[in-house]
Amino acid sequence: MTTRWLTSEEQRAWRAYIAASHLLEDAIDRQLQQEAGMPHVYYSILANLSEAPDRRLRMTDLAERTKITRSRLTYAVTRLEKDGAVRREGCPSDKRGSTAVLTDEGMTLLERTAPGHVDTVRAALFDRISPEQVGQLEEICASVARGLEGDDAQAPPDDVPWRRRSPGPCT
Amino acid sequence: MTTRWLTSEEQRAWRAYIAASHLLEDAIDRQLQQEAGMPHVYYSILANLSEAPDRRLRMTDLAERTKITRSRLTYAVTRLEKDGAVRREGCPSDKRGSTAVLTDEGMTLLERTAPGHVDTVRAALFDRISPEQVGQLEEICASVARGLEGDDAQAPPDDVPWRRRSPGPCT
DNA sequence: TAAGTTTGTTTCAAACTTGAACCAAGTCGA
DNA sequence: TCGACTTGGTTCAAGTTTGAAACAAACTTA
Repeated sequence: MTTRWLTSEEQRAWRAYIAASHLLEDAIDRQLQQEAGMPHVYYSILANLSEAPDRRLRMTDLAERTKITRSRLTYAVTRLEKDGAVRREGCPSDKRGSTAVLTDEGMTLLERTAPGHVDTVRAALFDRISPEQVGQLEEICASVARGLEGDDAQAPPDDVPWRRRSPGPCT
Repeated sequence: MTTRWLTSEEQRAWRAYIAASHLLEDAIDRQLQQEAGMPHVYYSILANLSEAPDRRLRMTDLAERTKITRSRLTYAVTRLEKDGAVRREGCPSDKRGSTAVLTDEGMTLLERTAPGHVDTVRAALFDRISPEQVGQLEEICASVARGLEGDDAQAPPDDVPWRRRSPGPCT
């Protein structure tokens, strides 16, 4: 099959997307690095923990929610543990497992830095788009995420019947 | 001023966006790493060069188009130069400057790997959204990019009159 | 129940990114 | 035309990410 190249509308959209996502991530990373001393992903880890029951989550679970690899998470949690924001605990039911727990200190850090973070996200994104666009963005991203979620391959071959989906939100 | 937290629509959109952008970048990076032996940003560098007149661009110019820092670009170009995909040339008019040039080898690599890349982008994004959504995505991203473009601070203080903008597309 | 497989997590080396510091080479005003 | 500032790029150390390999604890099954 010969390649279906992008139409010029698609090209424009793709380029705009690449630019926007780079600029946005950079802006957020810079802001959080300054105010919280950590990059966005690390902040997201804390945020996810703060919303979990008992502020604790199994490593793999946390990796799935934050959409990062397990090894990246291991590194991040080790660092956050040094900072005192997170604590690791063994899992009694499954001795292989380990659980990340948000400490009080971590919670405090989160509460202290959340306003600045939200301001940044607002200034960069939500203050620049209309309420309809918020909905549109969600729909688009949800479709994309649904398609890629738990996908091992990028282009599911036609001979594979179907793949698992996972429900629920993320950070 | 007390923080304006995200509404629940905004939260949903934001989470969906974070998830989608991580998954998408990962998928593309994996695909390109396999087929082209380089991450997405490096591919973008080559792609940008290929479209430039005479396939050459000043470093700073290239950094601006790809939305990456100068030091990151320096590193990347050094690597791509080792691979033989790019060549550096001094700039006659401005002796400080250096110019990155896409080699024939680099162009070949690009041509060879472009189809697979486009397929991935299609499978992950464009095949999952409607033509209207393509337009919506572009609008949204363009707004965000416009807001962040060449912004040194994330939240321009009110006492600063205005900031420069730059026109044109990117990759 | 030993052997083989899967699952949860960490480890390690190599590659990449960051930001600050640095070095020219241009520019500008007195 | 000197000195101060800006601009274009690179360098360096510290931090982060990647993917493959290693481990160990569950499972599965003959």
